[in-house]
Amino acid sequence: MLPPTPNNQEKGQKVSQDGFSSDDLAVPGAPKLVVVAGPTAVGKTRLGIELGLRFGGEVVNADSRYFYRGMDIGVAKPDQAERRDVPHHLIDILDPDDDMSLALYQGLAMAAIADILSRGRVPLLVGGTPLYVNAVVEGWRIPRVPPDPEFRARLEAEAEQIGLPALASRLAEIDPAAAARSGANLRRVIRALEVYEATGVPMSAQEGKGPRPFEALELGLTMPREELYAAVDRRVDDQIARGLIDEVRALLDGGLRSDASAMSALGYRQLVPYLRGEVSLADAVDRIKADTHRYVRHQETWLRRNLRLIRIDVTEHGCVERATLMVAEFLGRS
RNA sequence: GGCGAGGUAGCUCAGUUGGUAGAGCACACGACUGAAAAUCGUGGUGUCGCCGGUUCGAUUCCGGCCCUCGCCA
Repeated sequence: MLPPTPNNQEKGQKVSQDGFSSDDLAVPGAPKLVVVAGPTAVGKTRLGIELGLRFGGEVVNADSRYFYRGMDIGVAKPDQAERRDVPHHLIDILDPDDDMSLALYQGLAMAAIADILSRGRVPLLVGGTPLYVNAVVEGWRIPRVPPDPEFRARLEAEAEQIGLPALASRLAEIDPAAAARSGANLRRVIRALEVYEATGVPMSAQEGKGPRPFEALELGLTMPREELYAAVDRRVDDQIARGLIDEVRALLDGGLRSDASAMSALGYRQLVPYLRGEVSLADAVDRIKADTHRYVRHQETWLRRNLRLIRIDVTEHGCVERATLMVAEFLGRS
């Protein structure tokens, strides 16, 4: 149940035979962290609460859409009663026109986990944003360069003029590794140039993993693809029935710009054209469903490459009991 | 019933002056370090409505039939 450890830890040996690098080791005596990850609509929130009740745990949100006040129905937040039963952290901490970022999140999550541990409680990292989960669990070093909107706008305009390949080859000169990773993605090319512009040091030299700050038990909930799509579709219909349209209208009436980062949320951005009278409700709802299917695939692509993730098919009988037993064993409880 | 338009990928459609076909979306896979429910890359999955005729060869041309949508009765 514990993460595999390299059986050979000679200095200088980066990668062991089972594929983990020395950066993947937790620091000695690291505190224990339970992680619940998985695609949207699979039941992470519910399992997190059950584990919290059973083991005296507190949930640290790792879902990029739970930060925003006033966005409840479409993002499927736990309700007030559930949050009373088990304390939740990093939910409703931002206004919808605020921005979040990976580095900011990592700091907030580490602080919340430290706080929970200091009170002798069990931290449960629960959420569907794999980037955020990994940054915490794997102890990522993130280049300390805040976004520079002017720089980004300038380079975007430049890309219009000279083309993405020209920008990418400029990056390749100063930071070949970052260029190789950025591929044909304009955003990533610009970010790498931004980091170099601000620090004079290539981005690839400033980022990395580990050591892992926690001894983590990583549970990855999943279910067969067709059933997952059906669950997504049911949930979207349910959200519409429970007033999602009014929620989106209220956000826009409150002055939230439709290009705010929070409005990129599934179920929200697709309803904007409907509220403007540009598409039918049926088309908007179909769009939400299809976009969410794609999101689910994206999440699973991340989870698939996490070799430590213990996959749990939630359609199998007794899966919750099995997960609970694993956590009990991990925590040394019985 | 008459006239007109149309039946091509899961959907909406393009196309082939006759050599068995391609876009968008869906779908599948992948990348990902301060926007991540974001962004980006790769992949065509098909009795070209059915039956017959002409032809070396028909999704394409011809005939018949079926179905859909308009308009008129």
